[in-house]
Amino acid sequence: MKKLRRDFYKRGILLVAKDLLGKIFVKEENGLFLSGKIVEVEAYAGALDEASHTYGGISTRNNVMFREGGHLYVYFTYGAHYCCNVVTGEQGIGEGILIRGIEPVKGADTMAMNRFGKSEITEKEFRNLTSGPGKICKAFDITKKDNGVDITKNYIYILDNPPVDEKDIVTTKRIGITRAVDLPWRFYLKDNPFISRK
DNA sequence: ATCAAGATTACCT
DNA sequence: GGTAATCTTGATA
Repeated sequence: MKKLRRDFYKRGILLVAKDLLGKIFVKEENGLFLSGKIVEVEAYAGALDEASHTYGGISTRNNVMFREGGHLYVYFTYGAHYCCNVVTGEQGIGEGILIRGIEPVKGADTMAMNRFGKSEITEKEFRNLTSGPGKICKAFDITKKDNGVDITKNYIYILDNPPVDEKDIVTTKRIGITRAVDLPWRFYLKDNPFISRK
């Protein structure tokens, strides 16, 4: 499997969002190798999308989202949680994809340490490891220090994988937002146990 | 300087 | 199913 290149991320956001399903998110640090299959995402477009952080223009918080596709935008919310996004499109557009659900592939014991402080976990805790945006960042130890990382050339990247079958992709409205709630920009893999909510 | 809101999660009944 | 926890950012003064 090869790392996804800049061209992958610089296409239209909805296309990239769907194509990210089934790909392998990876973080290598201090000899640790953590990876997981992306099973749930949401698209946040720029000027046209009231729910996006970039609606209303560039700021110190969201400036990473205005870079060209292939960067990581990490933000802190509710005083407790980090969430990570993949920036897409050309520089200056301000759009990105929130990663909401991941199925652990490698390093599940390390993720368990990061999430629960122990490497031995129950079946129930395993399904709860990375089934949500805040949980993913906790499990992968992604914080504001990772904000702005170029994911085409660094320790965080995404590996290519064969496209998933179109009929296994479920499209719904986005979750946890108060504006532009009707846009059908959430995509997830049907029947996957690591979806944040039904 | 002060304040309200938030792309969530964990724990309660 | 409801809600407290917790802090950074951006708006208003």
